[in-house]
Amino acid sequence: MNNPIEALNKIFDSRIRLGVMSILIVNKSVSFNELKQMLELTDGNLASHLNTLEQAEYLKIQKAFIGKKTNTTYMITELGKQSFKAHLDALEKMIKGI
Amino acid sequence: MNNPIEALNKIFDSRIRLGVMSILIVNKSVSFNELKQMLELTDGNLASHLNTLEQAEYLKIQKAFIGKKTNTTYMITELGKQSFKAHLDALEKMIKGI
DNA sequence: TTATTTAACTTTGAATTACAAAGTACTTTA
DNA sequence: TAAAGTACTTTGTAATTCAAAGTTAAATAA
Repeated sequence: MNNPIEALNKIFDSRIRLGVMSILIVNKSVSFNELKQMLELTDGNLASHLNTLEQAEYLKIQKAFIGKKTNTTYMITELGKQSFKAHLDALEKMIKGI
Repeated sequence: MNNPIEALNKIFDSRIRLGVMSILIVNKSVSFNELKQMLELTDGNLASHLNTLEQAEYLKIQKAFIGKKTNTTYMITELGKQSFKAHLDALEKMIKGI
């Protein structure tokens, strides 16, 4: 009698944010440009989704230099990892009708 | 090098539509009111999501009488089943980084 | 018989979200 | 010096979501 969709995380309603998370869960650290190329997004669109994820503290940003060129990389946080896994679990349970 | 989110179905970006599909994939036929109660939605909200799913031909509607009372039930179509499974497969592949 | 209730919508309107495109600041390479 | 790359931010439009109210038709209660 309990609502199956309640345990699903609203933040992961988006294909793009799911994509970012699943890239970051297997790769320690990924750059803005790599994400942009992998997901085939415009700068603005990617930046805004990354921002949503960062607001939620699901990922953290690291600004560094490669030589003298700035390079921004994104990494998943512990909370992000947990939330993403919880979402996937909820999804699986829902689908299997548990 | 191919975009992992490409295979995800935009229609299933919504928690509610995922919920409807996962209910209908295990239950032959479910009534409007049962869905409404299970998912805790308002009439209008449920109706509009069901409409989106019906437009996509992922589910079909059956209007019948229980006694003299009308009863609308929803069933998944073959296309709906395939599309939902394809989406879940794509999700799984994406997550596992295949 | 009149009123209320239930089912299953549709319509309306507001709020949120998504997105492309353009702009920005800074750096590097030609 | 000019063009191009990185990583954004801003702007504006379009699409989406949702609650609330309205609708139609039948059922039941007063």
